[in-house]
Amino acid sequence: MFKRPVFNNTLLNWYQANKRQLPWRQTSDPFKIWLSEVMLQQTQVITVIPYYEKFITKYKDLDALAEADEQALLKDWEGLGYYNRIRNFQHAVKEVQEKYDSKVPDNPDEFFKLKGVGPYIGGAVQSIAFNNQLAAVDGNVLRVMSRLNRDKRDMTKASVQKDVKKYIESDMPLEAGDYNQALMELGAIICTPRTPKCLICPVKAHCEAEKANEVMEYPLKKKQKAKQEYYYNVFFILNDKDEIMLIKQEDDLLKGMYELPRFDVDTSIESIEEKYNLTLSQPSAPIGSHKHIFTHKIWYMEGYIVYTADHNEDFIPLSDLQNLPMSVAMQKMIQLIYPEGESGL
DNA sequence: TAAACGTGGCT
DNA sequence: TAGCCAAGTTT
Repeated sequence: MFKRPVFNNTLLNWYQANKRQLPWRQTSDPFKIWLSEVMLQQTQVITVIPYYEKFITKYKDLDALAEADEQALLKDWEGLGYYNRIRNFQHAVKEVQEKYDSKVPDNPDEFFKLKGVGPYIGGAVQSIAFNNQLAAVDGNVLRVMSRLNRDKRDMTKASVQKDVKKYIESDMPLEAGDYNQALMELGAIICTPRTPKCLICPVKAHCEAEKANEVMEYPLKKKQKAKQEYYYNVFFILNDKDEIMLIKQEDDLLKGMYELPRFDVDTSIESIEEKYNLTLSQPSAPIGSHKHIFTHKIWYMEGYIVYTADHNEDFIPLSDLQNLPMSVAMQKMIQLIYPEGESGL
């Protein structure tokens, strides 16, 4: 094991001299810090920055976000992915508004009970916003710690992550928030997954993997499962009032987002007419296709145009298309017939 | 415990 | 370029 007190001081000094000026480091507002942590979940810093700026401009405080329209939030979150994050965040923020007088709890036990607050976000917010002595163990920290200690355990297991958290908290510097960010920053800037910059690493003297010339062997990684593939026909169902049929997704995947009617490739037009009580023209020839890759599945979509004389609440004016939250998968399909911004005509 | 959950950057 | 990975949480 490496010498913690010396390591901690070295790391903190390096952080103070080298930290990036990120937008959420310019505030001490617990609400904004919390928001940034929710956005940063499984999402790169460079991707988060514009979303963070948009949200703190539009939703200036916790009450503003608590009282926002959910669909408007989803629209603003559009493209960031993992859409349950913003739904859970609003749920949590509403609870803070009602139970804690709109003040983010500085009591970890209360904060950890809120929706969407897990071991990482709980530790991050409590340490950064309130200087509570808790660790924030993310992918960066797990990689750094596995290399420092030549730790061969499976870092994807919750039990191991819990152990690493306990280990860090066993010798936590007083500046808990800075220390957590220093550990993460080291992982993001120096101790990177593929091309770690060991030559300029401030703590290489403490690194067991570096001493053994085995840095690239950590963390241990296991082969990931193959993604399941799905084949869909996607329909642009248009009526004579310049309206298009859209479905609000209620399944877990992309819940709350709107999508074009999407069916397994072997679904007949007749069964679609029956399901939605519509009279449809024969589909056009395929107008294009798109392959969309999710974390755990792949969609192969082929687009068709279909006409109808019917109108109902599932049809929305084409001019409203750009106002509804839509997944990137569907945006790519819509671009097949309305290339680059022409969808809002 | 392990699978589900989005999207884009990077090599 | 195909695949890994990103300031993880929920069920």
